[in-house]
Amino acid sequence: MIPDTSSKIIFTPIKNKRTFEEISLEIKRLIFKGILKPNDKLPSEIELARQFNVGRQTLREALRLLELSGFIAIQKGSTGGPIIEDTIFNTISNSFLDAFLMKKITTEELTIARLETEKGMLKYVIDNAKDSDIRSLKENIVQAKKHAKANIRPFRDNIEFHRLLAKASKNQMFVIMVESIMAIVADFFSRLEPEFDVSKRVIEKHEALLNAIIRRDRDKAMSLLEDHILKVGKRFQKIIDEVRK
Amino acid sequence: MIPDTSSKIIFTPIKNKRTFEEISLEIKRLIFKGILKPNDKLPSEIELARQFNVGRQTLREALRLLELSGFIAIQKGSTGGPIIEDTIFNTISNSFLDAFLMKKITTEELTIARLETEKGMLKYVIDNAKDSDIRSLKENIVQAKKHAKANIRPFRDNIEFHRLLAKASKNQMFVIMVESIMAIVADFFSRLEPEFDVSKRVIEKHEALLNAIIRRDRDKAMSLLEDHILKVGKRFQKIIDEVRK
DNA sequence: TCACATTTGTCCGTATGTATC
DNA sequence: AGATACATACGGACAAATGTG
Repeated sequence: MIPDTSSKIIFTPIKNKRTFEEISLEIKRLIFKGILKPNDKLPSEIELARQFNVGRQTLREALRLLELSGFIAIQKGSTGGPIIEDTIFNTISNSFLDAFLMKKITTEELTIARLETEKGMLKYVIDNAKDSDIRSLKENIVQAKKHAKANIRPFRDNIEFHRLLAKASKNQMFVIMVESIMAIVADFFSRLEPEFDVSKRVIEKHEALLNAIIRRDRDKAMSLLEDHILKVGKRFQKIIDEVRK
Repeated sequence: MIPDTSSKIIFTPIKNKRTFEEISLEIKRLIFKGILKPNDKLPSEIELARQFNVGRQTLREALRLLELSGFIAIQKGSTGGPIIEDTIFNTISNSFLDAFLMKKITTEELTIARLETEKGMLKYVIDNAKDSDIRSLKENIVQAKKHAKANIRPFRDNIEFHRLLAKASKNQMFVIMVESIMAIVADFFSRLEPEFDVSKRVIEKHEALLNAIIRRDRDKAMSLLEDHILKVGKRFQKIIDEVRK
């Protein structure tokens, strides 16, 4: 009898995904369940292909997905092979940078989002920062000053300052949001010619902000942060405009 | 003469990356430069492999990277092949979901980040929303009510409401941030048994919020939004606790 | 409806590069 | 330095999907 395709019984497809996608998902599930943990070593490509009963190429494509998604790293050499690793946050910030490079995000949009994100985060920093966080932030400023004195542009230290702030909020969502925003900012400043650099002046702003945080002066910290981010944003915009001229 | 490795001339490595990574980057650059645009059709795998002078396996691994990063889509069949496509935002929200499933982000952290992000976004919504945005939001509420009456859980409409809000802020960073957060929320509610569902009550909250936005009543809108997100967050937490018991 | 061409998906065999012991 | 075990890469082959005449 011919199947009645008009009936309400709908057959679900036996196989939705490509083989390499299924393998990738299978390994991801083992990680989600906690059966596979960071630093666990996976069998070699050949052995994995044998166990999943697939060809080498198929298995390699599955590894590519897992690698790019931040679930595994691959080491070459005799004791090498795939290792469970957690670099998802890295993956996310790379994608944000891609989006910026594709001009899907403008500098104005970035500055506004940065402003609101860091402002929203700041009260949690003031409430939740441990002594160790404060120490890290102080140490960051010392380092930045040292670099500035040695005529090394301290923009990497200055970017790290905001990462440390996010960490002190004790909220991983803020960590990844700030990480993503700063990945774009870092990419921008790393391409910058030294004469455009203003990162020395930034250190003082960071120091003032940190002192307000230590005093738990929420209003002062908020206005310092807002002023600082908007200034950097304007500088950002100005440089882009000049380059485009 | 033996090369003086102690000299200051440092040879940069000829090849940093694996071949498939270089190919992926090369195609990405063409996209960044605007030479390749969405809907442009790329040559077939075999032709691309020929042009890059690599094997097909290597080229396929490059395509996997581009596909997962949201730069291309691949269609099978006679007129198929790789097509330039822009689904980067999709890629990012998938990674956030991965991070949540790996328990790198807790429900409390998600709720707090959601609260601060949407609050920070709200003033831009009030300032920048066009009539068309308001119409979309109104239409969303009509749809949600229709679904609720037909006994179809309107949680997808309710999630869409927040996406529409982000769109009305006219800031792509907010769009992707809210998209990422709501991807996690959507995943959560889609697994939920119907008896736990509260999405009918949510519609009223959305309606009140929308009215405050239309009236440009910033304070009222802000407090309605805060109240709504915190309630959903508590519900979220409660269900997770019950499941874990 | 059917046969055909094109393209992706998959497998296999082989060779080379590379890190470790 | 040599052996070993692994990833990287190439080329050929066939299966499966898909649009076209």
